[in-house]
Amino acid sequence: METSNLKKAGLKVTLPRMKILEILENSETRHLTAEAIYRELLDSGEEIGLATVYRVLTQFEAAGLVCRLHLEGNQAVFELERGGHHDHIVCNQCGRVEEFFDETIERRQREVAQHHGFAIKDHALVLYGDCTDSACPHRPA
Amino acid sequence: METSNLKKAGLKVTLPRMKILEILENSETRHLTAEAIYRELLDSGEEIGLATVYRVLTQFEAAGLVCRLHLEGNQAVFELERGGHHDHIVCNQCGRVEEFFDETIERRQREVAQHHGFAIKDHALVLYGDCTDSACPHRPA
DNA sequence: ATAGAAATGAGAATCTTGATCATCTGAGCG
DNA sequence: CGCTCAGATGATCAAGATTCTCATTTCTAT
Repeated sequence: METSNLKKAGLKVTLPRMKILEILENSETRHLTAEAIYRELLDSGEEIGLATVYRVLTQFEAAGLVCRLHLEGNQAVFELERGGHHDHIVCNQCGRVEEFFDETIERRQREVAQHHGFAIKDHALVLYGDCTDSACPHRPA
Repeated sequence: METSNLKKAGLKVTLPRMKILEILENSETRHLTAEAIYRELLDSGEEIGLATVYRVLTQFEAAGLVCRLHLEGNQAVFELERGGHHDHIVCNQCGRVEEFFDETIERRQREVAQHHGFAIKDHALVLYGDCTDSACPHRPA
């Protein structure tokens, strides 16, 4: 049960929070904007406010349940934290997001930071390109 | 003269554009928000609108004269494009920005992208940490 | 100098996200 | 099982960043 995650985070188990967690777990894209979650909830017949979605997502982020990513600048996307850190590749054409993890890059980042006198705490790495995958519809969402 | 850059970019040579270029060239931090440029212009006695600053910076970006960076999320910063590509380290404490370039990271990025079926066009890499430099005032701007 | 196209400035508009506050809901207790 | 109250919600408002609109002004070419 995910409710244990909520309790562990000191968050009361409420309907909106469970529904939002559910959507994050069942989403195919795994990277959703607050608005997308909001619309999905409305479509499911839930009566929820957009402010609640933002509030809950911010709390989830603080609790380490989700990550907030700025993949294209204006609208943040949220993804369920499933343990492993990873970075992202975004297709300029269709907006598809792939995840990757590269130990060499991670290591070099730490080395570079150290070399510049920084104790690295976090990083944001996003690659942008055209996915040559035949599944790419080659038109933006 | 920088005016040649403007002409080459197909942009009319106007006072606001030259002043903005000047500020970007003479700034010590090399990473300025639109508002910072705007305020500096006002302080110099120029009569300029904030909208013009944003407009001009966007045009400069399209012309390849400046880069727009999202170092901390809410406000974009602009830096003069001086040829070499580089990435950034930001101090969580004092906000200081350092630039770096690491060929290993660049290469691995291309390899990772190719491996995932992407033709990489661009990337954004920002490291966040605490700068142990004694020059760091250890308090946010 | 002049005309026409492009650029500017002021403010309105938009978009995303956070704040406010009255109302409602969930967890513990009798 | 119903009660109570802290905490959560929803509607609206608000803030911050950036873009749009449009009347006026400024370059560039003639």
